[in-house]
Amino acid sequence: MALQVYNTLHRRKELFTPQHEGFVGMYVCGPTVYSHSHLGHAKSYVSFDVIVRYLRSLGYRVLYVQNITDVGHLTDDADQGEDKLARQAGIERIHPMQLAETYTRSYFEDMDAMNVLRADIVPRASGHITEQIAIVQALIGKGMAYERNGSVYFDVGTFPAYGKLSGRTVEDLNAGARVEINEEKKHPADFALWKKAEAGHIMRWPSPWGEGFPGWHIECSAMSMKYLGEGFDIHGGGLENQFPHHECEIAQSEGATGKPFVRYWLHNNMVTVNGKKMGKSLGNFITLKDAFARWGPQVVRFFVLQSHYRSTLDFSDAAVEGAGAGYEKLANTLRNLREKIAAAAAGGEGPGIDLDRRTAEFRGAMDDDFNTPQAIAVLFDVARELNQAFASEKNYSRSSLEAIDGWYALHAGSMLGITLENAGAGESPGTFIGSLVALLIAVRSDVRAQKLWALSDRIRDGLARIGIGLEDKKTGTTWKRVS
RNA sequence: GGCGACGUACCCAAGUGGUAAGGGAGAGGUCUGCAAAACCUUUAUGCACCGGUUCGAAUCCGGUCGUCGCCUCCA
Repeated sequence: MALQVYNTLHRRKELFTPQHEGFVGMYVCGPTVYSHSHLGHAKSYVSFDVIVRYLRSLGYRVLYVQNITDVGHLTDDADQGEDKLARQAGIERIHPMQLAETYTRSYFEDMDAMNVLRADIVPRASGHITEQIAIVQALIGKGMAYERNGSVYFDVGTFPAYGKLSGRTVEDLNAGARVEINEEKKHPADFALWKKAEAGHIMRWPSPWGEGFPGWHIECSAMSMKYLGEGFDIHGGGLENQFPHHECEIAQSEGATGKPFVRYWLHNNMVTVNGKKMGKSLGNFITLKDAFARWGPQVVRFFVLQSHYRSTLDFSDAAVEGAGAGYEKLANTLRNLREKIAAAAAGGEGPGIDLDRRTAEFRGAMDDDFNTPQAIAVLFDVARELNQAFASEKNYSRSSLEAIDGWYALHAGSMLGITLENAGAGESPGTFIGSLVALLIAVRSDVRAQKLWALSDRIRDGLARIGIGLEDKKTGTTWKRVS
């Protein structure tokens, strides 16, 4: 079976074939950095992280570009709003670029914690003004854009394919227009490529049309084509960006180059709370920093991947805690596996797990438009089989157990980015904590041998209160960090 | 008003024609000094509702109800 991906452009799953054999160019709309990231951002960037990881596991050389938007997006409707960064910077009384830097760092901090691989190139919109102006000039040269009072607009009438991504027509937009009529535009659906900076606007650059700033969509066209070429394989982003953002990107990019812009458009769905979109306007968002403090970044990642990227994911404390318990189960299994490996002999038989079959199931799930919930189910299937084998008290060969360890490292670790190895694991005996706990365990073992249960439980309960959980097994007592 | 989705057990969530994955929670059991972990059993004759097509429908078609997204920055 080969990789199938759902292409929003055609509203169906399609066989994935890159433009150039063995190479994939991929661009994903990055965050606008004027506040901390929330769970919705996690859904998007974890999803695309897995897509990149899986493509690489298939042997593709992936060039992954993700921008940072630090200028140009307005708070309000298309023409009257103020720059979000500038507004927030005014509130915090700092320079907009300082604000952008602060939240760019915050963003990477959160993504790093969730094991999201950094993009290969992370271009900033403010650093690509020249490229954006060049596209606007090309469009004017072709008669597809026009200047009015220092602003430049794209003329949708010159691009008949406008609407091919979102399934809308210019007529629909005309009829349902909610934005106020902008007298400068020829048609209400025309969108700004460049905006004149009024007095007092901090973020401003010189241009052929006077001082101004770029429009809301042009940055992604400029930066994606600069690094990936005029036509590339995958463009990803949140569903809410399908229209108008991505529709406009197609219009201005294909208008300027005359070439097909993107082969596969991938859109992730959103995180909801009680069925409603998590977002700033409703005030129902939870920041990643808060979520990490409560459940840990790996649990948040696991929670996200237990739903399909094109499905909504309904958030609640109970839902995340349920995911956390499942994650803990996998982590426990891995920890037990490591303990068995340490004690295993070289020879002997294996636990009889058909890893080839499970690999095929896992691959089949991922090949079907990156079905991570099904792939995770395979992770649990292997865990159950392994635990069943361990319950029998038999000893298995080291190599057979190491093969399973390697299987998890590849499928859970490399492909899904789910780190199980260190979850809750006790420090190695050499560390300060490890030595201390080992001493307490040794003392408690003597106490237990004398059946002094009250004292024994006092040690266990006391350790539990400071985050160290003991487990008494036939082979001895082990410990792990607990919350 | 236009465009587009969704509705699967107590919760989260796969499944798009062949007889309901997985995780959590709950119940019972095994093991254990007791726990914890793990294992076993169990929990939707049923997939919003009503029709239709079919040998066969959660899956396809039509209708009804409900929820949501986009159309304004938004992952």
